[in-house]
Amino acid sequence: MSAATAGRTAPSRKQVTHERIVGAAARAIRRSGYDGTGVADIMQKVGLTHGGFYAHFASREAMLAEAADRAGAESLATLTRVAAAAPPQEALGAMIRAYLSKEHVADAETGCPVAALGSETPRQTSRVRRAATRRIKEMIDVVARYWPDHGEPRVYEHALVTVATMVGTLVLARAVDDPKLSKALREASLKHCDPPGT
Amino acid sequence: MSAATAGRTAPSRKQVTHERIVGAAARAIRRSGYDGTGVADIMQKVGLTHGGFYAHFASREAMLAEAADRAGAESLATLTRVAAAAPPQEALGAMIRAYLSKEHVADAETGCPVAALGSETPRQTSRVRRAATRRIKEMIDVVARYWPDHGEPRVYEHALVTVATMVGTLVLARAVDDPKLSKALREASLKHCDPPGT
DNA sequence: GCGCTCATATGATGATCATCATATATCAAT
DNA sequence: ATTGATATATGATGATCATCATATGAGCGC
Repeated sequence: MSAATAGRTAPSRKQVTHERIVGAAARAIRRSGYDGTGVADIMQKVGLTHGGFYAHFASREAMLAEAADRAGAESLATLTRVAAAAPPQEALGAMIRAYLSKEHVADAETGCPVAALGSETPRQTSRVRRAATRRIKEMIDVVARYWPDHGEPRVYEHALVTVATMVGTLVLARAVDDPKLSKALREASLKHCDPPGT
Repeated sequence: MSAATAGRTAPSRKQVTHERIVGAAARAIRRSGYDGTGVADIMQKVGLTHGGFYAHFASREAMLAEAADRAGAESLATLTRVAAAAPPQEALGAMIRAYLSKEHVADAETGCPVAALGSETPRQTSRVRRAATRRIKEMIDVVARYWPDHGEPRVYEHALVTVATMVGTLVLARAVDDPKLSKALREASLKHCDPPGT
């Protein structure tokens, strides 16, 4: 009876479908928000019908929690990939430039879930908030790890502020109706967080 | 027939009710989000039933736009009141301390709508986004007006970054599950935006 | 090739929601 | 007090949604 529970041998068909649903949901929540994401939408995007959903998740809420965690993992992976691809001195700057890029503003669906869902997060279930908290800590750690002058004692504090500025700038740059203001926000924060003379 | 249209003499009963609905909605959206705010909820909070709603608004969306603007106006008024109450040298610091206070983190319902609704705003109607953009510009202007050392040429850029950091910090401090991290975020940003030696 | 098992589909249920048509109640002016 | 106008209540409609019970179908071991 515990074959499925212990199953770590090969991914069964069901597990593959489960992962595809989570992947679609991870995009859907960043595009439409938690409240705007329905069970039927996601199943349709995966190419299935809504009925089979509850063979994969105990509830819609359980799926949202998995989707939030997946979105965070994807975004973290993108950040670390960008940092690893740059020369060590440039790693932090490269991360910030990618985060504050025009492309990231335009594409919330595959971008940072903290910026895409941040203001909705306080209203979510404890499972969603737990996942969000863990990913946010990881994001702070990534920034701290690549901080230049690692001798400085307040690296962690700098990382906290830098992450807050990055998230706030992206939220504002997306919320605003005025492309000029959106660009000014990105560029001002970029110059502030990653001064050219580094 | 244009008596109601031109009516700037005395607020009719209908206008009073309209204002009360908008006020309740301005709180509701910050507490429950745009998607989480229903017509019946708001009418009930005002002490009315849902049916009469469409005598006051053309649609739910029209009400959300008015509510977003009202929320922004209230928040701006709070900020300027705090700044005006402090000695001129301390005005900016007082604003930032109030914005990043524990109380503001705990009470989204009457606080800054940019932090409470920022990540939902890109999905809203153009009327909501227009109102949000205007209020964000006003917020930036308030910070710039109270910036110390007004001779500096990049006051506006500093204000952009400061507002982004304030919003991002509040969003993160609310999203996070961990009170210690929430406090660390507030205090790090506070120290960064308003260094004690001013 | 056959039957069994499990993943997915069909369809139903009850709840919630925005919107509107119509009925009732309240207030101002007389 | 009575009438007329207008604000609010009642109730209905159609749509959408999460959830679940049951039916179908595909793939696997024999």
